[in-house]
Amino acid sequence: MTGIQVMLVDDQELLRASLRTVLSADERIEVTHDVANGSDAIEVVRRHRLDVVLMDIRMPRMDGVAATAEIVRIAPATRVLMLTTFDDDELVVAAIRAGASGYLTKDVRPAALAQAVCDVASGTSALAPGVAATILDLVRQVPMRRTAALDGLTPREVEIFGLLARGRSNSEICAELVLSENTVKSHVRAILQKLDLRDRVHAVIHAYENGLVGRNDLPG
Amino acid sequence: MTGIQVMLVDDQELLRASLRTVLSADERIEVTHDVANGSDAIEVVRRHRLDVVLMDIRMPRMDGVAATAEIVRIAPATRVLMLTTFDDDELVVAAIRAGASGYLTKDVRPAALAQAVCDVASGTSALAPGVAATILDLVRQVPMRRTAALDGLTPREVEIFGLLARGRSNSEICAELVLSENTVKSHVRAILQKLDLRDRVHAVIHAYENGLVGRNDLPG
DNA sequence: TGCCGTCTCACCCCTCGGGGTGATGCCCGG
DNA sequence: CCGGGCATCACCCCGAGGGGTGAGACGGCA
Repeated sequence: MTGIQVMLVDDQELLRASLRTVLSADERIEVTHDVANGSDAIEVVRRHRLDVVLMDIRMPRMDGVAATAEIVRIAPATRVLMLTTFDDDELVVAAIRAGASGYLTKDVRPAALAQAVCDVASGTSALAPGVAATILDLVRQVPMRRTAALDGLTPREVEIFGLLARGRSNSEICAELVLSENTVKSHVRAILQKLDLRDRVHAVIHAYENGLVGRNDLPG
Repeated sequence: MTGIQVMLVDDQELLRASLRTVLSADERIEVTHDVANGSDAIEVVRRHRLDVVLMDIRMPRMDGVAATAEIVRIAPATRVLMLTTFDDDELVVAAIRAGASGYLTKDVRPAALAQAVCDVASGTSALAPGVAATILDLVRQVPMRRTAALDGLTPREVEIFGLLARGRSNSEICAELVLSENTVKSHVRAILQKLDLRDRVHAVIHAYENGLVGRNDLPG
């Protein structure tokens, strides 16, 4: 059997050399290429089957995020593992959105780096502890679906609030629920009073801020 | 110096014993308590200062998620590290939302476990490779902060759109920007036309659906 | 039985907001 | 120099929506 095929992408030649030494010491890993920038990396990916690309973020001639996006597009089976000096929130998220399978900082210990390469090669992911904290914060901000925020509303009002939050006009609501427009207005008024909202615009904001409607709950 | 004060929470006594052995082998760590369920864990947290709680998820008498939430509430300085058999998406997210600083599966190697305990004690986070993949998928689904959804708007219009999206009325906008209300209405009209939005309600929806405003970008 | 909450609807009032048109001054680029 | 985009403002129109009041029907509960 052959080892995990790895390419190194970093503009510092010295670092590439040391990475090659470190990784080659692990018998599961085989460093087959190393290049100095993103566009060269893409060329290699186009021509060879690789298991893992170890990628720096800051580089001349196409940065790591853009290169990552392109690599996962043309070779979805190839995993990209970011390896960078800084633990910058924006960059972490950008890299992950671009398709990176992991994000390590350069203070990682050699053994952990080799293990991370094996992890991502096997389809899982690798995050440096500091980066993990960043990501977890992000996750914590996200869903929290349902529950309160609709406290005190009658079932009918909750139903109408749902339509309100999706941008329906009173006339649309009365058509959808087969009601008089006066009735809809009564309900809407009760909703705004109970939730202490100024108008339907604030009702929409209330809905999104409390996760009562999610993204892609589109109006249509 | 004393080591990192750790409590083990797991209903399997055998596992607690082996964890105690494994962790005690690391000189940085000191296992000071072990209990069999969440409510006992909370009692301990109330009475003692702990650095890290190593918590199973599935337990009788208060599950790990609920216990975690309570622990971080009453002792914010204490870190909770989940340690469980399964890598279930729902549970991972629930645990993290509850305030867990990390999430490991029980196939973790002893040295990595000890390292993870030290990591969370120092304020960073620890994720098992498999769990990290789950989390990253989640992150990929989320924001996508881009500006394309404001294409064609002039700088002034973008500025006004920001206020529009936060629920400001025309009169509030004209006060904040020191403008005539007629001017504001002109801009708003241009915005709605360019983005093909029916009214300001749909403008708010557009903003949230495209991540142009995030949660906690509250109106106030 | 009578009370209360909910859902339904009606009528009035009047502001806010969307739409149209047009005008002024500015700066930039051809 | 002259157009065109941008920002600013004015005036008019009127429909949608928020606010107030009241009221009839139905069901549950004391």
